[in-house]
Amino acid sequence: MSAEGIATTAGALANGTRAAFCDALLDGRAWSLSELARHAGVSMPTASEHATVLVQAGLCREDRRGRSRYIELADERVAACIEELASLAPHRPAPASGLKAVTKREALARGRTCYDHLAGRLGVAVTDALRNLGVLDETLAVSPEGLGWIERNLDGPVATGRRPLARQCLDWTERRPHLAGAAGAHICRALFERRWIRRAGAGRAVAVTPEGAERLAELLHEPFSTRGIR
Amino acid sequence: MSAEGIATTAGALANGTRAAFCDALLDGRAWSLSELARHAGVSMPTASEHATVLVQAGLCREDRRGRSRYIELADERVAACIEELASLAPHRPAPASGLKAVTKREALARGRTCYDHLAGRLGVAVTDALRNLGVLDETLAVSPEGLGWIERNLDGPVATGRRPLARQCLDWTERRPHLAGAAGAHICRALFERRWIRRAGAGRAVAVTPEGAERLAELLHEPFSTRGIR
DNA sequence: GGAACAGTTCGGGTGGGGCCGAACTGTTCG
DNA sequence: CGAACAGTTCGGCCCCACCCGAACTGTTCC
Repeated sequence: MSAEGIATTAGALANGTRAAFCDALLDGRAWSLSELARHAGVSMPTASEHATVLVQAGLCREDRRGRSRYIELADERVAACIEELASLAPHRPAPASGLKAVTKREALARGRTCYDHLAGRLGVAVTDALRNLGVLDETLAVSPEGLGWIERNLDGPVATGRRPLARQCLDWTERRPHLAGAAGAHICRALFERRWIRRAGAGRAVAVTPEGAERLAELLHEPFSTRGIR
Repeated sequence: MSAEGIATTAGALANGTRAAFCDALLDGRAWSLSELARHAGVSMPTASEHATVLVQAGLCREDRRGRSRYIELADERVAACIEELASLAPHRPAPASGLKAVTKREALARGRTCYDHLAGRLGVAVTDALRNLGVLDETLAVSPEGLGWIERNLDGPVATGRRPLARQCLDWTERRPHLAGAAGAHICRALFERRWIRRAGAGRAVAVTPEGAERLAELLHEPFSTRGIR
């Protein structure tokens, strides 16, 4: 019945180049086709075809303006599904392909964005702290008081729309669920705007600023440092 | 970084035959290889190879006993991921390939199991009713009182183990989240044991028994009927 | 032991996916 | 207008995924 749907959707992701595109797009931003081509190391014709496949499959949306073609993930559900697929993949014994790659990997494991919320050790640490404060319950649901807490302490109100307020997201480094959904996105945005966190390098990696480490420790009653967590 | 993992895992699902296997395995049971081969309409050699691919990818586990080889999904996370992939697939305009197929599809849409919990209109209706009763909150988290309610009214205690108590699962017919996780599995099992629901036909379809319709209506304060919901 | 059964291995045919270079379209910018 | 740029279309190559039939291994059952 739904087998065809599974196969075609999975087929869209079952290619190293398209997966590399998705990996890049997980930062939640729109990438131009040439950026994606460079990122994945393929020629423009190849990139063009792959982008079309992703769009046709409904996984990506495109925005053509002028001579550029911008590609982004269709919505949060796609991002969640991709991260889940990645987390299902068996652990590799660390390719260790040079210092640069290892450093980059380490930075990503320390903290990164996952579509529009925080992931990596940073995401998990923030989630754990919010749970200890009673803002989230064991299943990562936001309690009514918790919502009040977020809006009071982190530039509320939380815009939810049709989106679920809280969602679990499982990532590939920590293998532990962390907060996604409207609340996760709100918190991530607030921390960026306050400059408690900032992008580290060109990719999805995120680092805690010195000021952020102090403020986060105060707010969440947990130790935070700029170099990883704890 | 994780692009390879995405591609290989998705690759394991990116084939009509393997997707048909997974579709079958979503009933949570272990299928023998010959059952899977018949279900998917392929020869034994072909089925054997596909099963190996799924196992190697970590999506399935196998249990060889005697001359049989039983295949089942590796865990609930795999089931969730597959259902999500299916729900991402664009809606098809109903192939309408014969009365039999349509009837079967309708039965599945009405009610079915998804791995080990309820899905389809039945699953959504039960979830909605539980939410109205305050057993679940808006994000489908089980409140402490809700857990008490379940254990009091549905043969508790709920065995949770390492598994999350409640999880949202999005299915391909209703496009709405319904209750999964340990609590979802517990409720599904309890309803089967009480014979309020039963398997309809050979697949994952589930129907409400006459007695079940009455009792569910009493328990959940919502109208239930044997022919679909409402 | 022999027959029936479940599954695997091997060889081979076939189609399609993935990649690129070259040539083309359309946009921007000076 | 012309040059530079972003992306697409086309043709062609190559390899691998997928499938099967035939033959084989190992198990069950009488």
